Amino acid sequence: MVQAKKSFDGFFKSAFTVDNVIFGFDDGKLKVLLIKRNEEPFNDFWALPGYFVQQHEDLDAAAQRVLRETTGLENVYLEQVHSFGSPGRHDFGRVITVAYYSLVKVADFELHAASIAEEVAWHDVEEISTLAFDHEEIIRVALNSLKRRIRTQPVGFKLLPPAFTLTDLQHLYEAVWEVDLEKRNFRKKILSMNLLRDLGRSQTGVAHRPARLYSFEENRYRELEEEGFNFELKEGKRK
Amino acid sequence: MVQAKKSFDGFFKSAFTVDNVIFGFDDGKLKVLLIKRNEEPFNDFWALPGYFVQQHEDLDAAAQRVLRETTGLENVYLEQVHSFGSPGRHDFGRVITVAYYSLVKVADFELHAASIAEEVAWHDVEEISTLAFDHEEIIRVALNSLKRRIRTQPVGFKLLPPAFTLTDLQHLYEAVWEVDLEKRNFRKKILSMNLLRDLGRSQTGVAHRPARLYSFEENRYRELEEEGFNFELKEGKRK
DNA sequence: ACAAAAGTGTTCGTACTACACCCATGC
DNA sequence: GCATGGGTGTAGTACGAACACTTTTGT
Repeated sequence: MVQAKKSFDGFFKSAFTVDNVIFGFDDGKLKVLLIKRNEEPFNDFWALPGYFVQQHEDLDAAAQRVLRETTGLENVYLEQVHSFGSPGRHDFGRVITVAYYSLVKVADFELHAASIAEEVAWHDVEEISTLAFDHEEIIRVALNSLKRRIRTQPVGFKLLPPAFTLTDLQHLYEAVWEVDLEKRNFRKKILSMNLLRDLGRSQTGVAHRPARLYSFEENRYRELEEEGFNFELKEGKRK
Repeated sequence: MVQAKKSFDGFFKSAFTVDNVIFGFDDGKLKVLLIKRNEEPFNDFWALPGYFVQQHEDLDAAAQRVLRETTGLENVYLEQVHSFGSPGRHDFGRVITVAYYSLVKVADFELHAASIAEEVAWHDVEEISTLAFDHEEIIRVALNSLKRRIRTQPVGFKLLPPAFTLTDLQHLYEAVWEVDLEKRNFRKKILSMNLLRDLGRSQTGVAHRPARLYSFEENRYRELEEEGFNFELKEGKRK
């Protein structure tokens, strides 16, 4: 076996990294978490929180670790989206990267720049400037994945605080899909799914009729899923 | 820069491969193309057509090349699905693999075992035995991707011959989704999309009323897509 | 009182569901 | 003539689209 291995040595000269696209929702806009690098290459550029995977580390675990080390985010559910491996994408040699993405509640985390990050911040997805490596493309691909996913999986709730209004939820969908949705129909559809719990409370201190607050019932969703229920929302027309 | 690179050497000891999940449809059943390996590890095991990516090769191009070299298939549109990188998945060291998948017409290709393949053959997806590496898992993931994809993209046609009957198409969906669909409604839905051209011909030599033959109008689909049309079929109830 | 957003009733049309029935061919 | 799928008509229903109106709060 060691004999056999010999002839394959030429293939074992690559490295791989993980890069995390962390989406948040704040101020009615879709955000993505970026770090400012303090290491070559692309020193001082904004980039996705990512780094090399260690020799004996599982990919998913590496994504978790790197995210924690660069941004302080912990216990975040990460999902793989796509791998990127153009031969010239990294100055130091052949590096392919496996991209992960996640949806989080902005308010839940205190950001701590560390490791190769000298700064961490939420950026508007709409206003991303030049990033390190091919990270703009990675975000584009992750965003497409998100657009499809929130249509058929109740993942949008992960971006909202535990108590939210129906209008919050609608704005979220409108921001991600870049469409306008009709209020009445959106509400009817969402409520008919029986996935929300009416918290019996309302907003306070708003200069208009306060909106009722809801929470997402994860357990209820799992029950319904068992019975063959499919979450699905329609995208309206483009803005 | 070379100085900087030094300290990263420890990361550049991995290899990566591509593995292709090629789906076909024949005899009313969903098939996947496998090769019998003639190389360690997993010598003599059935496996997905895959191999190491070369140092300066693009991932997508590598998938194409490897598929050609192992099976003779050329000019196949491959799409990336997922990457697999458990630390222990390959005996020779750290190897992560990027999985691709495709849908082809079984009749279009003559299979030629070559390179590390001593045999190439279509296997029923339902009856896959023990495969090399984690290839069973890879197929499972690719199959899930296929199930979702044929719902919203007109890719199912890629599995059928250029002239097919509506029943062929229905059987294809039934096989992939493992459901029974209602004939009348399936036909109405498909025909209402205006994506099929009635070829004016019919089957011959069948012991019942011969079915009309249709072809898929790729151009028509692209036109409709421009206008905002969305292909979508509903899965019926599970079998 | 007024602005601003929450929240509801209802009408209309389209499209999916579920059956039942007739048609063309080979043996 | 009979078995075997191909192909069609239609009634009932559910659901999305569109729109107008009422309610509740802060200033």
